[in-house]
Amino acid sequence: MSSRAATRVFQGVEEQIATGQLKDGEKLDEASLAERFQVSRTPVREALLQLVGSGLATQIPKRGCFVKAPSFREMIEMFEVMSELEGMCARLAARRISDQQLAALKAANEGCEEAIQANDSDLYYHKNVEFHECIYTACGNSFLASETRSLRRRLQSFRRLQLRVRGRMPQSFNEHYEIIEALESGNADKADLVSRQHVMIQGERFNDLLVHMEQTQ
Amino acid sequence: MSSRAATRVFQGVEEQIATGQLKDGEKLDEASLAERFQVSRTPVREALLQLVGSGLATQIPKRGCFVKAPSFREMIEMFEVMSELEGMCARLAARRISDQQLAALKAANEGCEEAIQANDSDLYYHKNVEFHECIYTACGNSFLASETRSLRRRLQSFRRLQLRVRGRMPQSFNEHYEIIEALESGNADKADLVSRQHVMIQGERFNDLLVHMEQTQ
DNA sequence: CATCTTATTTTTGTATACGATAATTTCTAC
DNA sequence: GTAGAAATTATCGTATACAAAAATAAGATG
Repeated sequence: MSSRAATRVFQGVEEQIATGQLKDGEKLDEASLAERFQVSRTPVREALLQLVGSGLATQIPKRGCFVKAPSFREMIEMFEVMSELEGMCARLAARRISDQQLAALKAANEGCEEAIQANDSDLYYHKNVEFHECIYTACGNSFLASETRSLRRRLQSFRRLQLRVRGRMPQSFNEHYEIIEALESGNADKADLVSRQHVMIQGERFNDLLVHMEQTQ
Repeated sequence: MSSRAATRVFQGVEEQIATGQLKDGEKLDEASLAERFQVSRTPVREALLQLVGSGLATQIPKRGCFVKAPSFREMIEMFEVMSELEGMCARLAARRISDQQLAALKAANEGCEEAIQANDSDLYYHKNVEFHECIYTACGNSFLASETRSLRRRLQSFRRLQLRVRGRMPQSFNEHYEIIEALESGNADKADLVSRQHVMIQGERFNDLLVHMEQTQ
């Protein structure tokens, strides 16, 4: 956690976009943000630039920055890409994973199991990240790993909600088990397929959640 | 082309990294860059932030920015991801492409043919971009399209070199033809496979080029 | 002569100031 | 009363100023 003012502003605005406090299309006024975060315009502008870079805001020259929360369609698109990337990670990992890395993967999955037994969705969330992080490392392509990680991060605030959906944790855990099996046996095709489905199910769950939210509003 | 000073600096530095004038690890001194581009430090800092965002530079807090030219290994990794993304675009496009989009694709490919006959590698480069742009549009996933486009852009300066490699243009053209066939017949698997290979061949060509450069130095 | 401490300098990160352009308001003409 | 033009205001983009931290140089001590 950098103590830089610009980073604080960036993360603050990012958070507020994720939680919906800042809505799509809303203007990100430099002066207001500077006031809110008690800094000058300079770090605010740097934060805005980074937000534009990560796709959370749009910039219109001489007009300012505006929140660009992903639409429903864009979210689905991102899940579609995410499933491809996760599949690729798993496929490569099936060929390249070491015994040590496999052990770490199993350990992370045991952590997931403990979280389920404790019914601790927050712990599960973190252990789940650890699980996938093992696969990213094992895929042997650090560029792919970092791209996948960054997309995961971008979807994570929504993902966090999904895990609270009834029955998701045990199902997710079962999927993990299948992935481990595939990686252990070096079955790249199966690892790919299962991982893709693992993500797409989350995408569909996300869809469920959205539909539910629309219905209850 | 934006007339913004920050953009000018960004593109200038990007160019110099691509051409090798700025080497890996070299410090991007704010004052020097400001002097060189005849602007103040403010737009220089904005440009540096964007460079960090696009992975061309690293920032160490309170220490400054440093050029981070992709290593040989990273380039290979990027090609590996690129081939996956291109394959995905083609696979989706095979299911979703419209008659109109298919016509545009064929037109772009005819442009490629003309470029080959004129032996104009620069024209081929542009028509080739147009060809792939058609597929990105047709894949129906604009997030995927933009990610693929951005990775293509990142590899493009090297790609430009590759096309000058002897015999590459006609071969690339033949691969295009196969892609068109697959898309026209709605054969998603073939479209995926051929597109992947299309990129990986370029990656291998890139490898050849690097090896050649190392030998002649 | 080497090493640790301290002083100086450089450079980063942030604040403020200013000019230019777009948005808004006011005013005039019909 | 409305439409268009001019003036005003607000905001962006850039320049400069300043404070804090790190790098470097100088000096003292063993």
